[in-house]
Amino acid sequence: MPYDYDPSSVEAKWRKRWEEARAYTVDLKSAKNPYYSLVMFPYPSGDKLHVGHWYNFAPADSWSRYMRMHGKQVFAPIGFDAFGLPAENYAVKTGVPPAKSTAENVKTMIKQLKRIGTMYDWEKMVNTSDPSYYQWTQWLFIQMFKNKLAYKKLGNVNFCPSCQTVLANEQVWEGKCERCGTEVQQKALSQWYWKITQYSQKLLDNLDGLEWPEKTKLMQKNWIGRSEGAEISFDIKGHDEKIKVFTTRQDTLFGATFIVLAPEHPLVDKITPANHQGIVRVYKEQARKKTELQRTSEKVKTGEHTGAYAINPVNGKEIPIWIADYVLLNYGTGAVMGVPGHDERDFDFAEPRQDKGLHIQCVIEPDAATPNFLAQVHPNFFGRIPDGKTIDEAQDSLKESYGKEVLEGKKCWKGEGKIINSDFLNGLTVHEAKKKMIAWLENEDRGRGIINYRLRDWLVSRQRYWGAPIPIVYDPEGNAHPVPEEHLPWMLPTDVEFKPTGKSPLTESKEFIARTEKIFGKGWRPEFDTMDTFVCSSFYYLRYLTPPPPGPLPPAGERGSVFVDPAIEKKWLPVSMYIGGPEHACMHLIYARFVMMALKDFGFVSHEEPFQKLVHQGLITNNGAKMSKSKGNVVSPDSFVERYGSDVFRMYLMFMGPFRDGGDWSDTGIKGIDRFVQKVWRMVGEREQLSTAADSKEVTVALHQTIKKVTESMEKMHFNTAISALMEFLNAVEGKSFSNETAQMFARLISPIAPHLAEELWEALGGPSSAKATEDKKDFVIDQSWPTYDPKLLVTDTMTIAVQVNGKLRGQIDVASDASEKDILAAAKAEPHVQKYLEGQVLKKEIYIKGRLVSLVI
RNA sequence: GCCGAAGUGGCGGAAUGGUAGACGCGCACGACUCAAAAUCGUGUACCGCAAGGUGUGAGGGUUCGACUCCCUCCUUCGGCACCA
Repeated sequence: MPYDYDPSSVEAKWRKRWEEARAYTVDLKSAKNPYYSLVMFPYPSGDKLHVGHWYNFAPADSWSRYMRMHGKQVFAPIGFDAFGLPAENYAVKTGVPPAKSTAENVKTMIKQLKRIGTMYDWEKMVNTSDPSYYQWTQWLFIQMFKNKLAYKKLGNVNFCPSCQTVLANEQVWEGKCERCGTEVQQKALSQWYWKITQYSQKLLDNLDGLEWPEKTKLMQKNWIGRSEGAEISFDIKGHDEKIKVFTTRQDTLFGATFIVLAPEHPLVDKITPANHQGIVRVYKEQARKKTELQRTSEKVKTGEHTGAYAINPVNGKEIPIWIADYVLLNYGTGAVMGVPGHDERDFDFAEPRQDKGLHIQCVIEPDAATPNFLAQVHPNFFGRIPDGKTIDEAQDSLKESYGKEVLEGKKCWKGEGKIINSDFLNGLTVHEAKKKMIAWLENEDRGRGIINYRLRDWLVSRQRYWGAPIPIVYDPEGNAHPVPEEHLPWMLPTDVEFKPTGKSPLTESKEFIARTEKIFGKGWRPEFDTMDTFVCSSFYYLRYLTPPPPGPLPPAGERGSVFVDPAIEKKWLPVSMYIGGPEHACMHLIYARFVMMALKDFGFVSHEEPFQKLVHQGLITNNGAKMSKSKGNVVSPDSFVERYGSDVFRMYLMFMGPFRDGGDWSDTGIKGIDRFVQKVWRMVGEREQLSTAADSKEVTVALHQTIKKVTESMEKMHFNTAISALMEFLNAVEGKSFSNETAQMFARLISPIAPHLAEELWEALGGPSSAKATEDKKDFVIDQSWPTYDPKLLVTDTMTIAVQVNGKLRGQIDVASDASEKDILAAAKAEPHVQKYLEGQVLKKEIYIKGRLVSLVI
């Protein structure tokens, strides 16, 4: 008797069997054909698992399963990025300690995650807030410290007044806190940094070898921001100090008619003569009050003359030194040479101040002989030469008009050209002049060629409670010492209030101070800051490979575990497939690369790059808006899973569109997938009466076409078309009988996408030993190989050929698949409909596209 | 401002330069039912009674043939943004 497929009992049954058989546990040591399939681990928030998680994890799981069916030993671990602000903010509000709320959230999320039916190896789970994990976060800090990659420095830092903590550059988005959207302030504080800048070039170079989305690579490239140029020293009239500027346009040094310092530049006060100190002080104060956002959004440039003068080293001319807030202290040297003739910003600054001694001096002449001259002048020029002019004429007139304006100082020329008014550089191209100027500067000891990066060192300390304590202690003189490794984990104290005060919450802990004094001596103090949570997530993929021994945490000093087993690391890294959101392009994904490189240099790992292949899932929105708790538009999957089962829900998400695109949430249409699953069960699962049937030619063709389509779709992670191909197969064989083997093939094809359903089918179809799967003998459908198709079996007996006349479809013909081109063309011309159009016309050309169409031109 | 991605029915979306709209949702009609739901069947880009014509953001180009390639423009979304 037909019965409905009941997902809730079936899915629970298979999850239980998988678990009992330890179907997804990987023996990392013995695996021969490793495939590390990683998803970005979730934060255990109180929102629980939402649709966005499913949209990330379910397709990623389908990919893991697909790889497994290709004979890979797929390791798909999961864990929790459990330190962080939300738990702490929750504690502030409710008084519930973060450790407690986090533990509860983790518990709920594990339950929810298991319901997805993912092939996670739960035995390797990590939780970054667990001492067994954060001891390694601290261990990493100590390695960084010992290798001089961690240092403490007083400097201007980004401070979020709402989160009451400092932030790294990467965590400031458009001048606002990445977490809470509050505008950040600049504060002078002494903070811990990690020297990511030491790896700027390697971070850039290695990108070429990574199979990452080009967009993501580009974002990292821009973030690292390499530029080649020169550092030039300018003498200051009447002072011994020199001003160093960074420029990428050393070729225009003869055109430098002034110097601009950032208002905060340390030399400003020293060089400003008494009669200018008043206005300089006022300007500095104004600049200080502006937020980063205001400073960068102002269009009109402001500034003041310091009253001091520098000497341009190439021509000995005295040029005024100004301060202006369009010059940033933290890029280059915080000082620029003003070349208003050829730099747009300098032009904007100098043009209205020409009467105050800022002159515009041109040193490059637009040159029509320069390659791409036209494109520089007018990017849209090609293909649209005005007034029927020749290219040469157009060039000449452009050169004429642009050259005039530039030379008269009415316009700033940014393009290539010929150097003029520049003594030994005259007549050279920009490129040649750059090289020659560097040689001159180095020869005269006035500067040197350098490479500058925009990337800043990573600020890792945070004035928050719920993070890994920085394992540093200070002696009574205030010198920093690392906590010896035998004292790790350097436990996070619990006798702390959670109210934010702007001071680190750990300062309140009596136990923390007492512990420090007991171990190190009277007057010693611990570091009260904790680490950025991005430190925790920068190496978790390594810790999955070396899970802590089961049972309670061994006492400090007897951890009995290594950071990562070298042989296992060598075999399993880099991660074969990493799936996660694009928002981490310039945060987690750059930190993790840096940490891996550093660990390689320290000798703990053998690879430089952690993630060989990266794919971003698309964003799932609700009415076009990002789902977030604050907007109250988070969609919970629970009720859908309850009603339709997780196979239906995950398939529905995957059916919405291409995985990388994401989309707007809507539950209309989930029924279609439910109908499909019921139909699968009716036609494929429940079919004993058909078990002896043989496949007709039609069914065989349909099956092999389906294998081809599904395989091609899976390869591209186009799960939506994989599902539609499976639907098409059912439509094609509906009402026809087909063999058990074919039904089993179908079960295999659907198994990465609907794992529970596939196991149930496999069992119903008598898949080998399906019901008796044990740890030794894993005969789940997921242990079967991925079906392959036979190209010879894709061919039907007849084919339909479209016939076009002058590019318009005018008819169709059915011909035998092995018909000759001649016969097909004849048949096409004989088609009555087509004939109507051919009548009385001269046939100029006939084209036959094999198996597709005939095109007749008259 | 710069860089990148994308614009296809009522909706989600499909199409190695080769029959645009697969697959699904929705909708309409029909079957089953006392009725409804569920289910099944048929139809469903637009205009037109039809023949036919028009259609992939807009305009142009290459081609026997363009959603696909080239140029210009518009819109949306992402990223960067005084980086010297």
